[in-house]
Amino acid sequence: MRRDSRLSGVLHVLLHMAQQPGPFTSETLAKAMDTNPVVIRRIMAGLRQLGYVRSEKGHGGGWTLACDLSKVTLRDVYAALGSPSLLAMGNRTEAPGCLVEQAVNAALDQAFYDAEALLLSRLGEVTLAMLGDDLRKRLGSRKIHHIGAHGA
Amino acid sequence: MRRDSRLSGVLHVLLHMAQQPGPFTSETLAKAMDTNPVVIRRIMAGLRQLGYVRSEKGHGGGWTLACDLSKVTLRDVYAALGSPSLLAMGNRTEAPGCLVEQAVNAALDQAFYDAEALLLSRLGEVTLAMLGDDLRKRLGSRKIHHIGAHGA
DNA sequence: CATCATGTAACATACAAAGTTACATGAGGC
DNA sequence: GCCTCATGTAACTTTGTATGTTACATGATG
Repeated sequence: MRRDSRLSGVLHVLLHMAQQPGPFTSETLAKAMDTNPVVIRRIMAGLRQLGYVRSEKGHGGGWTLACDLSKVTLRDVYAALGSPSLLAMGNRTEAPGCLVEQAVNAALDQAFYDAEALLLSRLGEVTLAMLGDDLRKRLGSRKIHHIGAHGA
Repeated sequence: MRRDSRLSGVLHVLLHMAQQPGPFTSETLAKAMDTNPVVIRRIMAGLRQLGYVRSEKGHGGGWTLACDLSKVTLRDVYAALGSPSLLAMGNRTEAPGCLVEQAVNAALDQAFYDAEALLLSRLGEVTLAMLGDDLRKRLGSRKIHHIGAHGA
């Protein structure tokens, strides 16, 4: 099944924004993500509503981080996307009359629920600040590659 | 994202088959699952290859269970479907050059991997026989509703 | 008031599961 | 032998959702 990459995408954007100051236009971010500005605005909309980022119109406008990165977890970001379903598999029927199906659902639901809970828990343990720290380690002595730095 | 219900579906079929003897035609099973015979054949193909079921052509033909239900786990059935991806989310890029993306992927991969492992482990703990026992409990004093029992 | 940037609707594309049609293959029953 | 039944499979259609694109309204800046 095709996999939803919005969480991956929006984290990428946020982490890039954390590396340098100043507002970023949707177009700049879109170039860095190799996608379309409208897609950026779409996935950022939920973050704005929760106050994690701000957006300004007009000259000098764009997106700005507006939160304490050490207080926002990957789970928060996931929630900002509208908490899309985490699992690629589900029950054929949610409230079946058939007892056979009920037995099947009960078994699968248990496993599914546990896996979802674990995943959410793991996402809740990682803050954006921790991601930033990890990135800095990876950068090592290397110079940070600021987005939009090479003209274009 | 739309959820893959093949595992749920094939378990439903297997559990129905465990409730009564004799071969079942794809059409009979399809009626019980409210779907198409070809869909049944499709999801049963993997199970046949692994020897969990057999199929016979011609008069009196159809599908038959061919395994020890206490030895086959939900994980085995999942594998028989070709081990489709379990998670609805994934990384935007698998082997990115961008260090930012690498940092994001590393964090997400960890969480994703743990959740998948837990789910597989849970599925591996449940056998088809256990599902059957649970079903019998649910049936209680009620009479089993054999598929195809009401004419039609 | 011209330009820039977001906000959003509307439409197009890509892709996988699910459903359908068509026909080949092979196993009885007569 | 031949008809019928049932699987096996390819090809096509439908559907749902993420993604991509176009178009235009809104508002801020110089």
